[in-house]
Amino acid sequence: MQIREESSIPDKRVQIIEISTDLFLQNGFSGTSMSKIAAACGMTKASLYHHFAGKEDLFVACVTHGYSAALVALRDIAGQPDLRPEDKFCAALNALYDTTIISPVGRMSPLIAEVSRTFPTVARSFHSEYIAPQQALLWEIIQEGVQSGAFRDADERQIFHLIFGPMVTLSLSREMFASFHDLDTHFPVDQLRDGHVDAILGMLRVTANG
Amino acid sequence: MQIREESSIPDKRVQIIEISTDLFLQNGFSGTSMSKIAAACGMTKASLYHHFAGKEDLFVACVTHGYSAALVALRDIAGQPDLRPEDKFCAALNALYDTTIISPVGRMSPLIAEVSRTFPTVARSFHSEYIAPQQALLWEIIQEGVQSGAFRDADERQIFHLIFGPMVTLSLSREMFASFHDLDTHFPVDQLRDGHVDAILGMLRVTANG
DNA sequence: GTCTATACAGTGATAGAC
DNA sequence: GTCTATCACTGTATAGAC
Repeated sequence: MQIREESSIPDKRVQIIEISTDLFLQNGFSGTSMSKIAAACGMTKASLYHHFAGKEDLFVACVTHGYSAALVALRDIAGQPDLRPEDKFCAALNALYDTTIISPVGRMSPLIAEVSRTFPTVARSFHSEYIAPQQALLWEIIQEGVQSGAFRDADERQIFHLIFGPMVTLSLSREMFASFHDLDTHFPVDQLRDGHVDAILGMLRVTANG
Repeated sequence: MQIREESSIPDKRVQIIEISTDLFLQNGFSGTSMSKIAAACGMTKASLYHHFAGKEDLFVACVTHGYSAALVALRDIAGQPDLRPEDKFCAALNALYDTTIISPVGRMSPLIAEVSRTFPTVARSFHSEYIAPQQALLWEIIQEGVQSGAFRDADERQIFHLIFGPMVTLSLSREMFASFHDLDTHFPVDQLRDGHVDAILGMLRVTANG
């Protein structure tokens, strides 16, 4: 007996989505043809078009498919009742680094920038269904810290600028310079992340003279 | 009598480069065909191919064309002898924001990410001829501050992560969500930049208890 | 659902006359 | 340097048999 996800997506659709997500990430949107996707899925183009109305439709499916998975981790952390606000915030930042740099959705930012001119719908959906909920959850966690007296009050957009900026750029850089043999020397994720989290905490913590 | 730039690039080449840069920024690399470029330049494809060996060649020319212009401002600031280190640093960050968000080179990051898999040469050139010199100049300015006692010593990669991260992401976001009618409300450049510069200064300044 | 076969527009690029 | 004409190819997408 197969266990189904709550969303009733046929298995074959999911399979196609995961394979084509890999191809999109490797070769970009325009660099990935429906022929290549069909071949990688072990079927013909005509069969592929039976499952998805077109290339845009397939791409949107790839992007949206990752939303829930990427938000789950953050939701779990936000829901922990026994974590101190500062620890919860750190856990949230680490989770965000993971999704931004490792998970397909996070790594898809350059792709979405690529297609956003042709398909503005993709960008709108990406923002309203992924970016906005992510920021809402993080803001909730920050506000808990403010109310408990651990964090100072900060401007929302400003703090997001400083939090998401480095991690998104790190993801972009690693995609952009993926051909570098010394990628991890130029862009050491763990080290940069830890320093970044420390810096943000230093800014948010209530100091004696604050 | 025509005044020539020091680089002896024919005027027509420059004209083509500037027109096609606009098109690349508007429609991406794959979304911009040689036919469209030729038409926008008021010539045929064959004539266009007389000036550039191919599409990749033209794209590389577009990217490299912006290098010098974008680095000039930073070089000027670094060369000012009568500026206090902290003021020089602020001026440099403001100049970097301008080039990253306004100038074509800065806005081309998503494009370079798009083509980097197909043409790794582009990414390498972008890094060695633009990113690296930019960071070298900025690091020089920071070191002046350290030697004068105004700044504390900081890890190079770490501080670049925090400096370039937000401004590159802001540029990427503005390209990605260019279709938003309230773009400047979501991503107010001046405000985010000022807050960011303040935050970086707060981290670099030597404090009493440091 | 999957296949073969195909339509048809568009791509990057070239040959050769002027 | 610019043109017309054309190349070989790939792109997305569809029709219709099985």
